[in-house]
Amino acid sequence: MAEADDDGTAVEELLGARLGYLLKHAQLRLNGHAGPALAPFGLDARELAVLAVLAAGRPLSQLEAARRLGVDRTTMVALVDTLEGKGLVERRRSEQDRRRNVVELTERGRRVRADAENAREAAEREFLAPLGEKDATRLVKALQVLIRTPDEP
Amino acid sequence: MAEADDDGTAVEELLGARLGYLLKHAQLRLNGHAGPALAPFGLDARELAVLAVLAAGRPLSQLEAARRLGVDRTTMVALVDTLEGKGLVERRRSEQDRRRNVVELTERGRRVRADAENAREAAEREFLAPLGEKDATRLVKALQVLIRTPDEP
DNA sequence: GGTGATAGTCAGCATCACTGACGATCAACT
DNA sequence: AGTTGATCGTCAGTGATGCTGACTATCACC
Repeated sequence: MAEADDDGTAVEELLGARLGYLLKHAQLRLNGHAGPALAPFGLDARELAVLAVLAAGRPLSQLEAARRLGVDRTTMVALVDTLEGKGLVERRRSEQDRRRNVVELTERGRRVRADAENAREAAEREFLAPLGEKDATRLVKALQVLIRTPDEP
Repeated sequence: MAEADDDGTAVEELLGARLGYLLKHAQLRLNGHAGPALAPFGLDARELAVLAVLAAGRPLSQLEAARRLGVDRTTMVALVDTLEGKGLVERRRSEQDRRRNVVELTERGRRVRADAENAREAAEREFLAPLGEKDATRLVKALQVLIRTPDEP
């Protein structure tokens, strides 16, 4: 990810107006902050998001968790695999519906999640710092609007 | 990419504040608009970005083009391969420096680029429409700031 | 004319997310 | 009970993406 400009302004005018470019590189930048922040916990952002979803309310099935994160159920299998391997969550068969795997945080999972969330929030604040508080809030709100807008038929 | 919420509010409160989630899904949404818009031209967004970089000024070497797009030079090889296969660009050895491949738009490449850019812009406007003009501009500006902020050592 | 850096290429690897298939299970109807 | 259709978890396979490392050809410099 070089961004080595022998001709910086041209890049800005050409690609800086491309939303795809902006979103992609904003994500890369954010990962540059969040990745190292979460590394001490042995987590990446997606795994932490799974923990967050599970910590929110009652235990969820894999499919429910997948839906809330917007990932495929086949992706969630591997995600739960690794989190289980790290001892942060536990799978068990639901007794109400034996097709489902109920996924639940372990005690250690709860602790790690709380600490890692703090680290993630700090990393995001650091990432957003150049904007100032007002613009940072506006950015988040705008993205939320874009995501929640229903797709047209 | 379901987003099927049996419990929508929880998702918003939990993940709506996660910048990574927001950026990722904003990108997915945008692709949902831009992909179909560019499909008639046989292009994807990255390929169009290459064409745009090449159309900007003098012809570039593959490495220069790669740097401006923020992609790896090995990635650019394949990118130029496919664009050349579509007859939109031409490679030739630089005579000043025979290590370099000068990449240049063909006449057809120029035409396709112009039309595809219009389609891309229309798709972006459509995607940003729910924000209103003012907020849309603010969003773009904010992303630009975040991307241009130099990394800390 | 030897040395070190650079540009393009290729093979290989890792990640990510999806499709399609399968078995187990459930719900509903008969 | 038995059948049918849907659902959930799992796995294998696929395609896209983006790297690393190695190789060749070329350049710039001394």
